[in-house]
Amino acid sequence: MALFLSTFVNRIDRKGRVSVPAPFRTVLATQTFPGVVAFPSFVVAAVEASGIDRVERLSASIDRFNPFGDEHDAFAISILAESHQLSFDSEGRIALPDALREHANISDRAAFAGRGATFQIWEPEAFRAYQEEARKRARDERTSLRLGEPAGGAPTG
Amino acid sequence: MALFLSTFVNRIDRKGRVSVPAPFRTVLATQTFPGVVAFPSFVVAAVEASGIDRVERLSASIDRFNPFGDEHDAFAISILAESHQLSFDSEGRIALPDALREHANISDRAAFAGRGATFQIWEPEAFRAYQEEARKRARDERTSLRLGEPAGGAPTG
DNA sequence: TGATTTCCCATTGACACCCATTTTTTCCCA
DNA sequence: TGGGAAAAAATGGGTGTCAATGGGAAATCA
Repeated sequence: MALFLSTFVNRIDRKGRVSVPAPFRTVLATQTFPGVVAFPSFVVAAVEASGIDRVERLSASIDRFNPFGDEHDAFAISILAESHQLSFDSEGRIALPDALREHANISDRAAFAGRGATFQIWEPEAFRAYQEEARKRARDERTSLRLGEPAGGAPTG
Repeated sequence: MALFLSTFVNRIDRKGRVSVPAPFRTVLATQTFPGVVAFPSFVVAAVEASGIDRVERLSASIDRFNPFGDEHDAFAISILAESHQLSFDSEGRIALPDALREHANISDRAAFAGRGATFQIWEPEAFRAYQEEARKRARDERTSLRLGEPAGGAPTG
């Protein structure tokens, strides 16, 4: 299972193009659509992104039955409605639509932040601040984190 | 299960490369990604490191399609976004990114300290001081140390 | 036709790969 | 048990390749 890890800051050119970090492209290379699916985050000023497969699973789960309850269903619908399918150009870049750029206050630089199965796109300074905050919380709550399987124990922060 | 044991100090060359100690490489050889995953520790001036498998377990425990922050959000950001995937070159070296070197105040030498299922990377002098301290604490608190299961979980120090 | 997107090519800088050398460890045998 | 050869590990450096970036020309759309 390939993961989106680490954070990369790339430049946006005057045509609105950004290179998706090469390691992220490698993860996305296994997918059926050569590109990124992105939608505005509901809670933070950032863009949520993943490969098409994940969105297809979400969509399928809405069609079959509703395992989440109405409120989650509403979320799922809005995700699909607000999602943009951004395909790679021959250099591995995508063009960020204005709607997404505005939501995340992105002007000429974008931070791609890995989240495991998904990633986020931030205005770099905003991400730095958010990360700072998350770091503090992680420090305070570190004892509550448990690994799933063998030889457990908290990550020895 | 192979463990990361003992401490090794290696030199960092002008390109920022360090040899990962051979015994550690042996442990990592079983993993799906040939290299090290590393992120800044929450609490000390050191780099936390392990193989990709451990991070995959962590990611799986965080991952639900939850576009909203939950209690794991801080960990997702702090660990997954700050993790660096450092692959071995043909000599078994990794390149330590500036962000990690600065966090641990590492200049030209790095101490690889085994921690069982994970290891840490320190500035050698800082590690010596920390170790001294840990030794004292271990002596004072030795009566409270318990082993988990027979053949089972490591004591989470 | 004007505006926008897609394709292609050029430049740059970082890094992965390759090879050489030094240092350390292992192992064999006198 | 000491010396020394052989193997393994660590270290240093050159260079080719690829990622990121920028811009022009062709193609598409409204």
